[in-house]
Amino acid sequence: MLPQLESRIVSAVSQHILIRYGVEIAVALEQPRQASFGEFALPVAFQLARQLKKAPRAIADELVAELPSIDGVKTLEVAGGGYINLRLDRAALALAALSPAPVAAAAGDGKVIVEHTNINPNKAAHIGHLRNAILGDTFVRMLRAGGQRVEVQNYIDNTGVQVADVVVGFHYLDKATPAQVHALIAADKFDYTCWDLYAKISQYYKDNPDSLQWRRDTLHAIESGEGELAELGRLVADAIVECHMNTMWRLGIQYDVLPRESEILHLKFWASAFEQLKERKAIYLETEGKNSGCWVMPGSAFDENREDEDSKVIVRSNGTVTYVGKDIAYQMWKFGLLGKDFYYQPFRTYSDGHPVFVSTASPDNAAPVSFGGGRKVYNVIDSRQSYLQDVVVAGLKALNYHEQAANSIHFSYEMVAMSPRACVEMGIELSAEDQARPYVEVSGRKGLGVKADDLIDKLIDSALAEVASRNEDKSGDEQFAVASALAIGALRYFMLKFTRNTVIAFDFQEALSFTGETGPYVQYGAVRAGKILQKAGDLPDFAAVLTPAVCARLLEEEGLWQYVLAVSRTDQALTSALTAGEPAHMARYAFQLAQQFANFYHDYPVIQETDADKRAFLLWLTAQFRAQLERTLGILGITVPAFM
RNA sequence: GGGCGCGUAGCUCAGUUGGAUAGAGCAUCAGCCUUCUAAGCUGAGGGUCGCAGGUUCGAUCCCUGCCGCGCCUACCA
Repeated sequence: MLPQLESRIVSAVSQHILIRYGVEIAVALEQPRQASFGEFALPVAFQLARQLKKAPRAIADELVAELPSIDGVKTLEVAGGGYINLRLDRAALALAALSPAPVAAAAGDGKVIVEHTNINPNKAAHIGHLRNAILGDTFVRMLRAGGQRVEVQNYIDNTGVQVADVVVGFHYLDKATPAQVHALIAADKFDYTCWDLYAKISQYYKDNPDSLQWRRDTLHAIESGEGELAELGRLVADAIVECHMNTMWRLGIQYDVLPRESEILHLKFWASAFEQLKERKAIYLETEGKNSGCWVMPGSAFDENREDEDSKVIVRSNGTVTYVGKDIAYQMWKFGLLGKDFYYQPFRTYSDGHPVFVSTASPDNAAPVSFGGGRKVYNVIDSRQSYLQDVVVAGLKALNYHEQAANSIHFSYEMVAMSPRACVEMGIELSAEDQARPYVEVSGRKGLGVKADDLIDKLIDSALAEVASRNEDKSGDEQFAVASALAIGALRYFMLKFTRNTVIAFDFQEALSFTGETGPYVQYGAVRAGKILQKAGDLPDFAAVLTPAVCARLLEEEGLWQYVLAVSRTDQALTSALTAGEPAHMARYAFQLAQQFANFYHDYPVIQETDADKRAFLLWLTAQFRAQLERTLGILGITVPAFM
């Protein structure tokens, strides 16, 4: 209800200023620093002061005297050097909240595609991947809460170097046959097996540079799709994708479609893109210098500060296409600009019934579904790849797809690194140089990092100990369910509380914490609100009991009014978090709302309240807190446990 | 060298298109459980918003320079 009121205020004020002063300005509406100043503040007099050459205070006085009354606003007053503070009609706002909110109209203008996770299918997921997936999944939930139609893609690079390296490890180092790898897959934690093998082969390459020929041979075999190496490649990639999907589903993260690189190759997506790029002269065949024989994109196309000679290779001199080239083709497909589509097969159905599809190269038995063709595309990729993302967008621009280029958004975030202390705790030896750093980069090649499943397990263990000691009467299954919910709440909140361009220096103590600004703190609020409602028994008919007169009387109490205001701000928080593209803002709102509830819980014994009207009002407020906490947590992908 | 980002309390971080007394969590110290769950609440101490200029009625925020740190700058993905 607050957003409607806000836009009413803004339009009324800007209209008045236009008529009165003949000036058109963007009216800003702020939240005053102190609650006692009112609910909203207009700094508009400061904005006008320069144009009108008049003291801000005088303008504010005029405005307050002359502004027409606005529905829902009770008083206007001048404060400070020229602020106009607004006080709302309290009962009106509360009553508006009492009646069911109008359903937000769905934005019917096309599909938004969010691509996230994108883990190389060659080893277990680690904390860096968790940040990507949690950020992406939360942003998807935010978009959907805002009424957008969203398609979630998880790109699988199943033919790349990283998969090849693990295949090399199995084939050349371990001399493993496909049958033996099959057995390893059937055994437990294949992704952990590959984690170690990947570190082993990376070290082996270092010690024996000649062995890099194995990688080249394997890559070639995987690309051709023939022979034992290719079979091993398929086995490894498919099995690891299963592992990743399981890990992510533990955190409530789902996908709609898994487009795979192997199909981009087999269905010749690149050939179509290549034709378009050549035709539009977006790339050219270099004839001299170090890139002679390559198809390159001139540097000036993706970075105006670059020289043209500082170009990016798209097709190598041996005729193979680089990753960026394939990415341009893939990005074109996302917008429906390629004139081609994958075929699809069901990959799995989540326990809640949601299906996810995987791309295939063959029309045989293809599922009657289609993906891609989005209006707007968000690529959740860490900031280290911004250079490559720029090249992809430049490709679209060079092809004259300016609208799509503008709608290609690199949803970037900084990496998750390890604090030196976390490294020590894991028994990882650090150089003196690394010890002095604020953080150490996670490295799959070195096997340095915290595996996602290990962290989740650790969190569940630690939550379970706490849950069990507090709830000895509950069954083991019930305790485990709650501990899982808390572990996920802690993990997701931890990954979301930092803004995107902050490097997270992972620290066990912080990540394992359940107190202070954490997911469980917010969950605790929701659980306690639920407990009050449960203990209260049958709830009164709020709409009947809470008349305008009753609301007006009770809301004279400043404290109660602030709580009503607090629970009314969810939409506002969602809108601003979406505008800023910062899931961290949504997380922060969740925490603030929970803090408000903790204060309310402390200040107002709801059940014991003897004034019947007030008791009903407090119960209603409690229900509002519970609903808004649950909804906000839902947007963060965090559930409310049955008890704590 | 160039590009991007960061520098705010002892630590980890927020800070809403420039606005009122710069906030939170952790840590420290002092209090609050016979009351809807203390995973909580209250209070205290703790700040030259990296440094120096500039723009402005007003700068943590915008501009310039400097210092420090990180990432990127592959015919790897």
